[in-house]
Formats: sequence, structure tokens, C-alpha cells
Amino acid sequence: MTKPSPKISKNSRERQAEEPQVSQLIQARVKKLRDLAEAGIPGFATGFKPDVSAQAFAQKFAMITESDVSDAMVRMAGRIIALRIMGKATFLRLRDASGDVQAYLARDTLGADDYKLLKQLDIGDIIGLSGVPFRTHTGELSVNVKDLKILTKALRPLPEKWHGLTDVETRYRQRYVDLIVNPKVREIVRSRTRIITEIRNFLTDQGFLEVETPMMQSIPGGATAKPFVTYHHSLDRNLYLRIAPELYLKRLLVGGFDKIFEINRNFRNEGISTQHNPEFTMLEFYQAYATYSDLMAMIEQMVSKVALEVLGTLKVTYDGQEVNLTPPWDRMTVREALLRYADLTEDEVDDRNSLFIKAVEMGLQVDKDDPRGKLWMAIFDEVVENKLWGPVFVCNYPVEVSPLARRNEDDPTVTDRFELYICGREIANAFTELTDPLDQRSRFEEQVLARAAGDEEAHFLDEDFLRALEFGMPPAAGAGVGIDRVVMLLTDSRSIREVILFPHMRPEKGGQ
RNA sequence: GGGCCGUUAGCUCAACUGGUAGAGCAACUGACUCUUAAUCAGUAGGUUUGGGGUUCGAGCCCCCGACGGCCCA
Repeated sequence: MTKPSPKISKNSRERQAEEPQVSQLIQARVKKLRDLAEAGIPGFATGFKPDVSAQAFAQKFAMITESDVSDAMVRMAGRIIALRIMGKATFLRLRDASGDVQAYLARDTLGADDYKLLKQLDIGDIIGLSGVPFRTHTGELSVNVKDLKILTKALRPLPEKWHGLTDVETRYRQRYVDLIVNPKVREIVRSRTRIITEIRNFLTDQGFLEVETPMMQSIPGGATAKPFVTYHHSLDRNLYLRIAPELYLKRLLVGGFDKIFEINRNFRNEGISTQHNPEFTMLEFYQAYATYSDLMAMIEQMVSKVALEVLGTLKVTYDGQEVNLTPPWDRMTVREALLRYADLTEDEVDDRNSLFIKAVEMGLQVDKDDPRGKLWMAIFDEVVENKLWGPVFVCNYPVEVSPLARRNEDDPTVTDRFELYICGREIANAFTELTDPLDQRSRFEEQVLARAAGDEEAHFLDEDFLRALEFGMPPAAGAGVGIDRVVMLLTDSRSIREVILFPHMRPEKGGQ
């Protein structure tokens, strides 16, 4: 590959000229790189194999005392995050993927030549070292370094050691720096992965098969949302990034799979906020011969099990308030929730005109032709949602806002659908699936009318999906669980951007 | 989409009523063989987010834009 040349290319020199303040700090490090090269030492090495992590080192040698002289050689590698040079002795703090370790370098142990190398070291460099464990006078387990190798010279300085990097904009834009200096961020990443792994295990253990369905779709469906449009050149047609996998997963039910799930990204062309990223991760699972009641029990089990596995407790603190995830969770209908939280009487909640007047009084954007179900949900979103702190399944959503859900057998104006709310946020959405292709067609047609009337979020009519239903889909229930929301809940994160490694940002100035 | 707030050295922050832009850390030079925000002495580092305006004079006041945060829809 490229030889370890200390020379900066013309381009980088020009670029640095545009950033004079950076260049001064960078150039000091480039000079060290050049000095190293002149001494025959590459600034970007390869081939060093550590044999113990910082965490394993701490466990393995926990019993070492100050008077012990160990001859157990260890090889460790990591990034220098603190450097204290005191003449002929030096302490540095090394950070690897597992944690931190302190290293001690004495001229007499390391040799005068190697000790001189220290002059060329900076905070941020990645080094490899070999040495023996010992305990310092102040009691800290450390490595007494016998041999030192620079693995990667860092050309940019890390943020200040005391306050670190706190500017949220820089943290998200330069997540790599955030990850280096803010251990909490790494923890959230690990928690996220564990949560997803636990969910996957839970479903797999119950006989669910993980599948992948198209993320680029000709007809976006399965949710009420505005899609992103992209373009396929050789097909000369628009494609949409999926807003949900639902219609494809149901095709698989038609095809004969009876327990399936998918964990993957959905894309919705909506505003960006602390609660919304344009791409977000969703679990959807479908089970034949199940009803939405079965899924309530299942989600209750799944989320509480994941919380227990990842946090070790079912009492979660979110935003300073406790929420207890111990099953069983509350269940109430949308109508009951409105009566309880929205200051409506029984007569008002059942009367479209009263609801409309209420909604207008609240300053909600409602249309005078909106059906009762739409008004219900407008009021629900406004005043009920954020009051639902404890885990609660809100059931029986109006048919007008549930074009893919099966009608309730006792009350055909609502569907066998629920949403799960925890800490005032929607976590999951599930329903007994509509299997009747004729009913499904008429629901789609209503959506097409809404779209023609200007509703950009209304569903498209998917003729192939209807054809699939006409072949017969087994009775089934399906659920969508917002993975980012679950991770936020279990990591006490108030912004979705904290749980997404690279959240969407507008281009920074001077960016492409 | 609307309102409010913010953007000053690589990082974290100061700068009174409009009057020469500062500090700590990081960097550089030197001292120092058990430090842990190491210490001590010295040096250097700025298009104050961009553009325009008012003014003898603008980091500060006014206008427009960029990006971010919070709240609202």
C-alpha cells in the first residue's frame, strides 16, 4: 500500500491553508511524523497483535499487590487518552474497546532510545505496548512498559480532557470523536445491539423466521406516511424507499409461512426532530392464527424480558420518572382513554359534531368532513398520548385510520388494533390483520380518494397485494415495534439522535 | 412550518453601557523517575458562523442567510 510518507500532498497542504488554525496543531503532529520517519519508524504500522484487553487485564491481575513483582508479559493496544511526562518517567492512559488501562514508562526500563520516542507521542495516538503488570504506590493496577510501538499517529487533537466534547452538533457530526471521548455513547451503542439481539432471540426461540423484504418498492405501502422517491435509471421509473414492510410480510403469510419477522430500516419523508429520524429501525412480526390479544401478551413478555436481560430490572427510570414494566400491563380502548384523559362525556365522545366542536376549540387542524374516527385520533394525539406514562395497550382504533386492520366483530366502526404506550410515546402498533380482499379493496379505494383530495400520506392501492389476499391469507395478527423508541426507553435517552449512530443532519457549511 | 435561544482559539468557556478579544486544557520550548485534571517557568495560537447596515469605533446594535438547541404545530 502507500509507504509511510511524512509528506503532505499538495492538496492537503492547500486545504490546510484554508484552515490556518487547524493547520498549526496538525503541522506540529505532521512534523513528529516526519521526525519518526527519519528515525526509520513508521507512523502507521501494522502487525501488532495485543493479547489482552484493558478489561481482561484488570480482571486477570486484580490480585497483584504493590510488593508483587510479576513477570507475566502482556501485549496491549489502544489510544492514548492522557499523557503525563515527568522527566524520565511517564504515565499514560490507554483506551481500548473494553476500557482504560494505565501504563508506566520509565527510561531505565524502556531504554533511552525508546524513551525518546515519547517525545513524538501525542494524546490520540494509537500505540501497542508490551510489559508486566504492577501496582503503583497510589494503588492503581498498571502496565510497566518494556516495549513501545506507535501503530497510528493521530494528526488531529482530541477534545479537552476535562470537559470533553459536549457540543451536540459536533458530537453527531463527528460521532467518531464522540465515541472516543464519551464512554456513555459506546454504552448506548452496545445496549442497542443487545436489545436487538434479545428481541431476535425471543422471536427465534418462539419459532419465528427472520426474513428480508424489499426496501425499494414500486408501490410504498403498509403505513400512513409520505415516502422518499428515488429513480431507477435502466428501468426508467421511480421507486420508493419503503415506509413499512407490512404488505410484503403478509404476502409471505399467503405463501405459507406462519411466523415471520423482519428488523430493518423504514424511511419516512417527514420532519426531523428529537423523536423522528428520516430512517429508523422497525421490528415487524406476523403470526398466523393469532389475534391482537395474543400479540399484547407477547409484546408484554418480549419488552419486559429484554429490559430484564439488558438492564437487570423491570423498574426503568426515564427522564427522572420511574416506569414499572412488570406484566401484566394496563389495557383500555381508545374510547375509554378519551373519556378518562380528554375531558369528554359519554355523549360527546360518540357524537361526531360534539367532537368536531371540541377539536376546533382545542385549535386542532380538523376538516369539517372528518369522520368520528379521525376526530378521535386528533384529540387523542393532542391530549391523551403524553399522559400515558405506564405501559398501556390502547385498543380498538377507529376503522378510518386503520386501513389494514380487521373490523371488530361487536363494533364495526373500530378495528382489532392496539398501540402500546410507554412514557408518553407510542412504542408498538399491532392488529388482527384484515384478510378479506373485498373489504381490503374498498379500504384502499377510500385511501385513493383521500390521496386524490390531497392527502400525501394516504395509502396507495396495491393491486398485487390484493391479488395475494385473493389467494387467501390465513387469519393472522401482526405488530410493528419501534426499535429506536425501545432503545431510548431502556437507555434513558430523550433524543432519538442519541440512539442512532449517525443521525441525519443538514450538510455542514463547506460540505458537499 | 412558527416562536425563542445559541454559534468567540483544536476543546470548554469569559469579554460590564458599543471603546486594544481573554482564561483553562490541548500545542510548542525548558525542568522534573509513582502520576492520575501531574506540577513549575516561558512561547505561540482568532475572518468572534457568513453577508450587509448603523457608528469616529461593532463579538456586542439593526437586516438577511447558514447550522444547531428548546418549545409549539
